Amino acid sequence: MEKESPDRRIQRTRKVLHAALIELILEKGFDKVTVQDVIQRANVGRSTFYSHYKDIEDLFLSGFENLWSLFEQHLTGQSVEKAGVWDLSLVVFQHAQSYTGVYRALVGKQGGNLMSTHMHKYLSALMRETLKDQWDASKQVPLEIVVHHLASSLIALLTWWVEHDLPYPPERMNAIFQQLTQPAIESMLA
Amino acid sequence: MEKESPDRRIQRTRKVLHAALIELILEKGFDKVTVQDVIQRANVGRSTFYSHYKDIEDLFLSGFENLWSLFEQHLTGQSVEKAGVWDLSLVVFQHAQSYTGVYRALVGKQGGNLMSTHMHKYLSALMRETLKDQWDASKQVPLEIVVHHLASSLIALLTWWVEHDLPYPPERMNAIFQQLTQPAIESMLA
Amino acid sequence: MEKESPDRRIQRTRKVLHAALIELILEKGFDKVTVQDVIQRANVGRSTFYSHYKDIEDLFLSGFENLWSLFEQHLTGQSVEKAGVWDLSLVVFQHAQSYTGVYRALVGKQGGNLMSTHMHKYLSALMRETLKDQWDASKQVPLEIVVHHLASSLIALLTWWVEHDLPYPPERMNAIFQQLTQPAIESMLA
Amino acid sequence: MEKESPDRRIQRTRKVLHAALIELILEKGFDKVTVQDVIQRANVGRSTFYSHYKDIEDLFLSGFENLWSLFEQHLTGQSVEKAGVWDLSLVVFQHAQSYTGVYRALVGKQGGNLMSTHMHKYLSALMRETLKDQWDASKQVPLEIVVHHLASSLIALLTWWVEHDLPYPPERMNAIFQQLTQPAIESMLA
DNA sequence: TCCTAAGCGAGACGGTACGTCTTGTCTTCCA
DNA sequence: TGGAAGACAAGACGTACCGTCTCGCTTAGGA
Repeated sequence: MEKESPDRRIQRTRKVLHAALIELILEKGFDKVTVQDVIQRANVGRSTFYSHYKDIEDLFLSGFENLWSLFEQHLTGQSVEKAGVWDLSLVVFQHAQSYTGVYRALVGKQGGNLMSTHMHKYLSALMRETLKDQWDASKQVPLEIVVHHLASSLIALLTWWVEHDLPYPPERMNAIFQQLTQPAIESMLA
Repeated sequence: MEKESPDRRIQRTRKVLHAALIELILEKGFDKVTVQDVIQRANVGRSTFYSHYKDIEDLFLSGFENLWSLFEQHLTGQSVEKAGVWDLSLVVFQHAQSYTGVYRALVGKQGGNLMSTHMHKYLSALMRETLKDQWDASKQVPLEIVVHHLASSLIALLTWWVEHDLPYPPERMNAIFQQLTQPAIESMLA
Repeated sequence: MEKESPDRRIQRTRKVLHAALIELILEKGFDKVTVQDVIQRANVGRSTFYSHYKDIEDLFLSGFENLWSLFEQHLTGQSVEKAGVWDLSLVVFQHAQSYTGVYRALVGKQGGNLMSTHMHKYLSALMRETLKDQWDASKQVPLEIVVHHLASSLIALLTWWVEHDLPYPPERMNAIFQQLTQPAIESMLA
Repeated sequence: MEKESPDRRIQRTRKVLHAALIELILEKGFDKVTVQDVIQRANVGRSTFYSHYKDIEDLFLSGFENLWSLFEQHLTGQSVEKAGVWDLSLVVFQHAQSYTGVYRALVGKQGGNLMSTHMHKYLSALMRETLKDQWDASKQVPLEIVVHHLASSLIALLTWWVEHDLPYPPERMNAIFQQLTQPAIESMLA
C-alpha cells in the first residue's frame, strides 16, 4: 500500500527544492545559484520547478515565509502579549540560534541581501506596533525613522553575529542591542 | 590644436561608461542592468568595455571609488583635523545632497546593495579611528560591534533619506542620526 | 492528431538548419557563412544549434554524409555488383544532376573545398576496390597514386561541370572522363 | 654607416611578414592563422600590416606571386622556347623541390586550398598555350576541359607528393604524370 | 643643419562572431 | 493527471579578431 496522496507529493517536491536551495546558497551564495543548479540538486524536472515557483527569488521568499511563520509561532508561544522592542529582539536572536544553518544561508552576503529587505519590512511592522502608542507627532524624530533605525540595527547586528559564527549567546547579543538602542529611545520618550 | 591624446580617449571612454551605468541603474536598478545595455547606451564596443573593466560590478565599484575619493576631499577640505563621528556623518549627508543623482543610483535597492557593502567598509574604518582612543577592552560592548552598528545605522538612515527624496536638509538628518546613536555611546563612555 | 514527437522535432530542426546552410552557401559561399547567419535564417536558437552540431563545419559534413548515403543507395540500387571505375563515375554525374542545387552549394569554391576533401576520401576507397585486384606491385605507377589521380580528376571534372551550369548531359561527361583517364589505365594494365 | 633607405625598410617589412606567415602556416595551417598572429610574430605594428596588405589573403597571394615569378624565371631560364606540357610539369616538380619549405606551407590542406586556385589559373593559361595550336574545335573533348583536367591533375599530384614528403625525385614524379595523362592526349590528337 | 615627410610600433576603439550558459515556455511520455 | 524529461527560442556572457584610427618616435633626403 503506502500510496502517496497528490498533496503529499507536492509538499515533498517543495521541500526538496527548499533544501536544495539552502545547500547551494551555503556552497556559493544566493547570487551564484541558478535554477539549473537547484533542479539538478533536487532531482526535479525543469517544468516542475516552474509549476511551483515563478523564479528562484520566489522559491527563496517562500522559504523565508516558512521561516518567518516559525518565528511568529515562537513569538506568540513564549512571550506575553504586549511585548516590547527588546523582547522581540531577544526572540529574533534565539530563533536565529535554533536555525543557525538556515540563517547562515539567508542572512547577509550569502543571502544576497534579499532576506534583509523582507525581514526589515516584517520587523518594522512589529516594532511600529510596540511603539506607536508611546509616540506622538511632536517628537523630534519621526516614528517612521525610529522604526527604520531599530529594524536596520537589529538586522545589522544579527548579520554580524551570524557571519562571525555566533560568538556570544543570544541573551548577550540582545543585551548589546539594548545598550546600543535603548538610551536614545528612552531619552526621546522622556 | 584640440588633439586627443590616448590617455584622454581612455578617460573619455570610462566617463561615458560610468554615465551610462548611472542612467541605466536609475531606470531599472543595478541587478537588471547588463553589460549589453551599458555598451549600447555608451556607444562603446564590447571588447573595449572588457579592456577597461572585468565585469559590470567592476565598473560599478570603480564609479564608487571615484565618488568616495570626492567624499574624502570634501572631508579633509572642510573639517578640523580631529573630527568626531557626527562631524563625519554630517559630511556624508552633505555630500549625498551634492550628488543626489549618483547617490540615488548607488544607494539602497537600486544599487543592488553593492555600494552599501563597500561604503560600510570605508566608513567603519574612519569611525574606528575616531573612537578607538576613547575605548578600552573593558567596555561591555566590543568596539568592533559599536563601529559596525554606527556604520550600518548611518547607511540605513542615508538610504531612507535618499529613497524618500531628501525630505529634510542634511543638518536635520545629521541631528536625527545623533539623537539615535549618541546617547548609547555617551552612556558607554561614562 | 498531428502531434509531434520529440524525435520528429529534432529531425525538423536539423532539416531547417541544413536547408538554411545550403541557401546561404549559394548566396555567399561557405567561407562567408557564419553560425549567426544560419540560426537566424533557420529561426533556431543559438544553443539549439550547438546542441546538434559542434560548429558550422560539423553541420556541413553532416549534410554531406546525408548526400553521400543517398549516393550509395543510388549506386547499389542500379548497377551490377562488380562495377568498374567508369560505371562509378557515371553514377556520380547522374547523382549530381539529380541534386543540382545541393551540389552547386557543396562542390568547388562555394563549398570551400571542404566537400572535395571528404568526397575524395570516399571515392578513393571505392576506386581502390575496383582496381586493386588488377594491379600488382610491379607496376611503374603505384596504385595509391593512380587512385589519387582518378579521384582528383573526377572531382575536378565534376566541379567544372557544376560551376559551368551542367552544359552537357551526365553521359557525355562520363564519356569525357573516360577518354581522359582510361587510355593511361589500359596501357598500364597491358 | 649602413643607412636604410625608405624603400629598403618597406622591403624588409614585407619580408618579415611573409616569413612570419610561412612559419605560422607550417605550424597550424593557413585557416588558423590570424592577422594578430602574423604581426606579433613579425614584430610589426597593426596599422603597418594594413598599410601593406588588404587582409591576410592578400599577404598570402603576394607571397604566391613572388613564388610564381621565381617559377617563371626558372621556366624561361632553362627550357627551350616552345616547351610541351610535360616539360612544363617537370619544371613544376623541380621548383617545388627547390622550395620545399614554402611549398609545404602553401600547397594542399595547410595552404587552405587558396594557392591551388591561383596556381590552377596560371598553369591552365600556360598549358592552353602549348596545346591550342594542335587542337581544333572538332575534337570530342573541348580544349577547355582538357586544360582544366591537366592542370588539376598536375596540382593533385604535386599536392600528394609534397604531403607525402617527396618520396620520389622530381623526374620520377614527372614520368608518372606523363604516364597518367599523355596516352589520352596522344589518342585524341591522333 | 635643420625640418619635414614617411615608415613604423603601439594600441584604443566600434564592431561582429564565437561557443557557453541560463532562462522560462512548451510538448511528450510515463506511472 | 501530475511530474520527469528535455527540446527549444531568446539573449547575455566573456573572448578573440577584425579593420580603422590616432598617436609619438625615428630617420631619410631636400631646403
